Amino acid sequence: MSCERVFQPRLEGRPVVILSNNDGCLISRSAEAKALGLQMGYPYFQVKLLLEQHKVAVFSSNYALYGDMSRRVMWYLSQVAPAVEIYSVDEAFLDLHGLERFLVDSLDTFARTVRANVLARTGIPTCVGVAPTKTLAKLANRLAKKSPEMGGVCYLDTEECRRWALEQVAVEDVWGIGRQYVQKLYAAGITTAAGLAACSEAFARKHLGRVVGARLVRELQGFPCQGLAPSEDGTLSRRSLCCSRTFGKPLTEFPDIVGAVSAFTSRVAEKLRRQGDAAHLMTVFLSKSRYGLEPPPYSCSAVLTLPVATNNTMELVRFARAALKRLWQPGHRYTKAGVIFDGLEPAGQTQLTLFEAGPVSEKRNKLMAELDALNHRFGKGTVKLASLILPSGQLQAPWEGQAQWRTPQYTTRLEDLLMVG
DNA sequence: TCTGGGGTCCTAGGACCC
DNA sequence: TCTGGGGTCCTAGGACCC
Repeated sequence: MSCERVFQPRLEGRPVVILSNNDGCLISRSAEAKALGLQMGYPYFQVKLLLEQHKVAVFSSNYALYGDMSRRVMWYLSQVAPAVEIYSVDEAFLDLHGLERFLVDSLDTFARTVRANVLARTGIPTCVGVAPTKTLAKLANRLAKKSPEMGGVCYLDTEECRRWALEQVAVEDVWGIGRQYVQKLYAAGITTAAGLAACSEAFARKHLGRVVGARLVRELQGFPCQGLAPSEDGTLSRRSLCCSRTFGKPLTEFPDIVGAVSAFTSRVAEKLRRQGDAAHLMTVFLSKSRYGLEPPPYSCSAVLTLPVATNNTMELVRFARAALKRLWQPGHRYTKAGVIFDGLEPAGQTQLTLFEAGPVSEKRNKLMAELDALNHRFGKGTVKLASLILPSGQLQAPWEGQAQWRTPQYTTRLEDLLMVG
């Protein structure tokens, strides 16, 4: 939502919502939209009338824009802190250990400067929580977000401060406490973060997921249990990669679904090569609507252990197609499909057998490198598998969905550059 | 009836996160 | 009619190894 406001300042002060893929659900909301009672994850069609009544600005999601804006923010953060862990598209942990010695002012002032600079350089408003542990930093960040008088920064520097903060936050808003745990905590009479911080290790182990729960409680008490995992050169490297989509409309025909799964596989293969990995485990899944009259199971999946870890699009698409053959059944209305790669390892690590090594695989790697280079230079999809090319006259693949209100790729597409004046 | 001790790898499932 | 798309970590159990 903030990204859209940067390029459309007239949205300032107005209720704005961003929709998920296929214009399905609300996934980002301005403060004004939240005030109208619009909740995260609501299906769009259920709140359509409310949105119209209150003249809420509605946008399809524009991941190219959000990803690029995120990259800019993260790059700046990596310049000001000794180590940065990119936690998600819109969150990062900064390691401030030892930084105070080099500062003229306090960490509080430092945080305010960083925040002001992020805003000045990218237009993105942020909040900062500073504390001895990740869990407390998240909690502090939440307080900063909820209390405008704090000016976007909350620094838990003293024991009194920490205790006060724990009293302010409901237990369901603590990082790591989800739906299931909240019920158990309420049943035990624990309703605030302070209550949680005071519970015994035995209780935490028993009811909050063993070691995870024990760590959570310790972190609330101010003892770090989670180190920072620095994101090297400002990028996120993942242990598993996935691409899945809900189709624009239910699909029944095998060729349509193979087309979708091939496209998804191509995308994940690109991600795989970008982070320099190869996968040796692939899961393909196929889902049906869980909202209609049909009974479960709603989803089926096939797991393939690949003979050799690979990141080659053509090989992976072949495997995906084989997996899909085992899953697809005629007469079913499929609404979603996806591909997941696990068991990632640095590309080229696996010892190839005498027969697999050599000129053939060398050539294939080169081909993928060329493909990535061309797509990087001339734009996504410039070079792709022939099977992904649409028949002439067809603008959209059958699986592609709605994106009725997509804004331009202001920062990543030359044709979409904002014109001023 | 008794029948070790130490590992690894894989899978499924459950909880959580943004 | 229309209901998102990514991830993480942990645990338990089974197969298999020496």
